[in-house]
Amino acid sequence: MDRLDAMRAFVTVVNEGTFTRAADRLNMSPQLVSKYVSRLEEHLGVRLLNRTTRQIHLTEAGASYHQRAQQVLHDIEDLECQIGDLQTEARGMLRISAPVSFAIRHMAPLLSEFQQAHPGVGIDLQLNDRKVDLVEEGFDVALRIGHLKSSSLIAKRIAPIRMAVVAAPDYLKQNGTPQKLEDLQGHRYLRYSYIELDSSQPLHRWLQNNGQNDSNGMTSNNGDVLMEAAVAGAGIALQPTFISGPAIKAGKLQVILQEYEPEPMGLYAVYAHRQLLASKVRSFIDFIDGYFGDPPYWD
Amino acid sequence: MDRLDAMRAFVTVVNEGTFTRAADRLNMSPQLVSKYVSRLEEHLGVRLLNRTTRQIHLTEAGASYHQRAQQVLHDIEDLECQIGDLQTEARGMLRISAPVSFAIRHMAPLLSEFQQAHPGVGIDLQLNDRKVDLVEEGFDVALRIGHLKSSSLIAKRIAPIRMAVVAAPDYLKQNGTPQKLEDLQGHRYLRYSYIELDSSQPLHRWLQNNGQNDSNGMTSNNGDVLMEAAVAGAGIALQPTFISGPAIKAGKLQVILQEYEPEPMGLYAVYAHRQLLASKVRSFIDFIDGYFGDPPYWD
DNA sequence: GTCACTATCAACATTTCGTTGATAATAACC
DNA sequence: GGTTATTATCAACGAAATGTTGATAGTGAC
Repeated sequence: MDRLDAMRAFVTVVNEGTFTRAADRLNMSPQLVSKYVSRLEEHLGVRLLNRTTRQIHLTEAGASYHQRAQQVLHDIEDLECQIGDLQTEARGMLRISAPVSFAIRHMAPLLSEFQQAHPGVGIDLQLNDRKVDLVEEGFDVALRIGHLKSSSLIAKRIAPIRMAVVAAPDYLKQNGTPQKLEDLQGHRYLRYSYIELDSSQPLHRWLQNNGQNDSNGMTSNNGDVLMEAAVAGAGIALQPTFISGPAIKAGKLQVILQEYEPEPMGLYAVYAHRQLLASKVRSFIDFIDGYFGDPPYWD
Repeated sequence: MDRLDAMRAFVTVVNEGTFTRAADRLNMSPQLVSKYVSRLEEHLGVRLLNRTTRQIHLTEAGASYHQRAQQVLHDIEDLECQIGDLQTEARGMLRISAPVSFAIRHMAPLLSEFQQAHPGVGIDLQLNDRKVDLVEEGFDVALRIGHLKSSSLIAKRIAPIRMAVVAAPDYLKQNGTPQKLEDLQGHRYLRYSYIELDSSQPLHRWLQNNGQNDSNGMTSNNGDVLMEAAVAGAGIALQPTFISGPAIKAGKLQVILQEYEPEPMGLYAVYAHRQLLASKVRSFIDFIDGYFGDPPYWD
């Protein structure tokens, strides 16, 4: 027996004054209402109503139960309404994890616009380049760059991420401009710590074999530092264009080995489940999807 | 789906931290717990838990729901405990004192129904028209008719008791039908020994002055005898309608001087104290309250 | 890399649910 | 006073759910 339905039946009977009218109001048969109330009495072990065939009267227990049961039902109704509102109006705190360099450059205006469109949503943006555990760390959505392996998570591709080999024109003048992969030999390589190398890409394969343990290069877990270093002529960097784009346009960096440019990676929005998604999350996914354009504005 | 069970499942999962342990605690299979939580989420349209196969984490909606749901469950538990306590003790011997004529006519079906509703309660019904001492004589509850004076006892009004002046039609034909109080002079009055006369009622005042020491009437401490006597044409009686009702309906008695009918008295259930009332007594009070209807079925 | 654990899915027998038709009891009406 | 209409409840049946079992995939620990 659904005790809530039973409680609702009882309360309605008391409020309406008769089983039949209560049944009308609840859209069920009077027999069922009667059965519910009987079961409820049985369950409680108390007679709640003294009933003749024409009239009903509350017992003392019934009166006490009625009052509190009505309160409980009201509470539950409130509760469910509140949850529903939370759902339909897209509110609450949206916790986002995002790659540091990307977020610094491209998230601020997006989030600002998003919050204007959804005033009820607060944002907690955590910048982090490691792979956070969505569930463990309580993120609603994570932005990730790379080629995603399959997992139980849902990943939606938001934008392509082109990786370009760049160096400062001055550096190239001094050290020569590589035309083939082999020409990279001997150059100083500015390495990004978290880079995912894909051995099906020639450039990646070369880096894997030759670029890992060079001692004359530089390594950082921050793309901005590497980009600045490259601009300063510290060496050659494999950089996503969302970082290097402006410097390239400004002529501070020069793209080399363009024919070896790997297949673009992707910017992905990763979230837990496709169904029953909190609408703050859904709204954000919808919002960010297409926001950067195709090709993205930085390219 | 029993939403309460679903709520309980969800709350337990949150408290225990895992579906399996929650299932243990609830004595159900983990599959069922999972199903309950899923259904609850479906019902609410919100994901409450983000779960990997090894861990669970509350969503924002889940956290808010958890807190309030726990409150609601707690409320209901309290509610049922309170009602249950009332009931679990509803057993033992219930000693009732009641007016003779009333009990003979109207207590049997009530007590029968009451015992069906409360099989654990035995009944000792003592018929007595004098004012018994509840405590002294060990009664749980006494039914009394009259206008109760204040006392340390609790008196709950159960039903109105109308008093009607009646006589047999034949008697009235022979002796005339009184139209005013003065017309009663010379009539034979069938007097009830324990009657409480209230001098604010004109009829009572007249009886007090004129009806007490007449020698042509009749006195008894039993209303049935007086009613039968009235039906037999012995005189005029002031009778409660719960006695005379059927005879009036049957035409064996005729109501006279209706405009002088005193304010109705009451049938009261008198018991010792309101708090810490043995639930057999509470149940009986609840049961008899409203049982006779308003107006009562004999009127 | 293997193993143990966990949540979930799928399928099935059983239970329960909610309807329909019937019945007893009572108030209202002629 | 007798009839009618209303009311609560009972009984029984088909339909829908419940809760079990076995299977499956993902995940952390060793």
